[in-house]
Amino acid sequence: MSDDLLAWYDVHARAMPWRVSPADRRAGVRPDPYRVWLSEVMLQQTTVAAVRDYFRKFTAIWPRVTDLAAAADADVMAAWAGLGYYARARNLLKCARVVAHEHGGTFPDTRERLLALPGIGPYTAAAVAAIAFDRPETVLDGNVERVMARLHAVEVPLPMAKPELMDRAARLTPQARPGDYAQAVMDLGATICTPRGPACGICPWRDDCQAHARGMQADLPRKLPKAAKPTRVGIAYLARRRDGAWLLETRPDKGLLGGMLGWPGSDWAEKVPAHDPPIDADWRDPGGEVRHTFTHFHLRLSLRVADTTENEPARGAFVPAHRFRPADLPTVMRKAYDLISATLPPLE
DNA sequence: GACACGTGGGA
DNA sequence: TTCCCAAGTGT
Repeated sequence: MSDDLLAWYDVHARAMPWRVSPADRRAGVRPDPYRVWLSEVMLQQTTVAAVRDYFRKFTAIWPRVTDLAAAADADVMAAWAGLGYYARARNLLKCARVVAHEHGGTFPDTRERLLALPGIGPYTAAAVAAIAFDRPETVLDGNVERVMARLHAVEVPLPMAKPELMDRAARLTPQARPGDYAQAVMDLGATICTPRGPACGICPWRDDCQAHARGMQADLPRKLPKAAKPTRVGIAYLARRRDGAWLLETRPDKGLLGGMLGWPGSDWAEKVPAHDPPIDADWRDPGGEVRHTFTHFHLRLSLRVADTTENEPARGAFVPAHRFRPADLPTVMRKAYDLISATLPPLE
């Protein structure tokens, strides 16, 4: 069966900046473990379309893991801004530094030793071991879960079905070309065996698929219902100094948007918590609000804007105008800037 | 095991 | 508008 999938992959493999094509791999080209690792971390819970440009940016600025290890934290967080799940960026840097300083700049080549590194869990350890080092490890991501659930008509809902799906996936993993095979199953899930409207008519595994035989592919995998998202509210303060510098703070490493730049403000809760503005100023309400949805809640963020002459904020620090780039902010904070930027009076 | 943790695109 | 979804990990 794996041969059928590999034959399909030889023809239909998607081209990606971090990927070595099946033809090149046959010709002896080896993927760069650094690029494989970087792409896999970026791809955690994130679409290929969203990752492409970030991957190109990171590899252009930091071509090797030792370059990344030497980078300043703030530069890496700013480069990651907009991609989400910011703990990944913090762990990315930790991992690069461990590899650079404790492994001589070379990635470990086994699943077990990769698993010990920050930000590398069961999926990523197996993916890097398989793709970068051609080890016969089994990757189990959302794609593989869906493909296995359909192939074997597994009706137990996720996440309870994971052990069985892992077992099914492991039994299919070949000893030959395990790296291409891992990418092939995920490509199959991403392009043929899609969550909605799977293209069974052109699937290389159609004749082996129990869900297709029973006409139940659209109903698998089953999933537990998700909890409703509550709505939280808060206030953010955008203060501009007379020289055009903006008052920003680096958020604590732990928690939401950890390690990222942001506008000082209240906490976010069901009702706006008591708080003080970060600096003395004549605050105005620009009207409107930022609406943003995080993984587990909706946020409605009210804004306050001021030109301030004060220079000693209780929180945060002024970022000079020439160093302030909205693109360095996480999306919710960039939305706040975008909303008020059109209303700003010119500097005196 | 449950929960926290982002974002943008598509139906 | 709202919901679902995408190559998961850490606590």
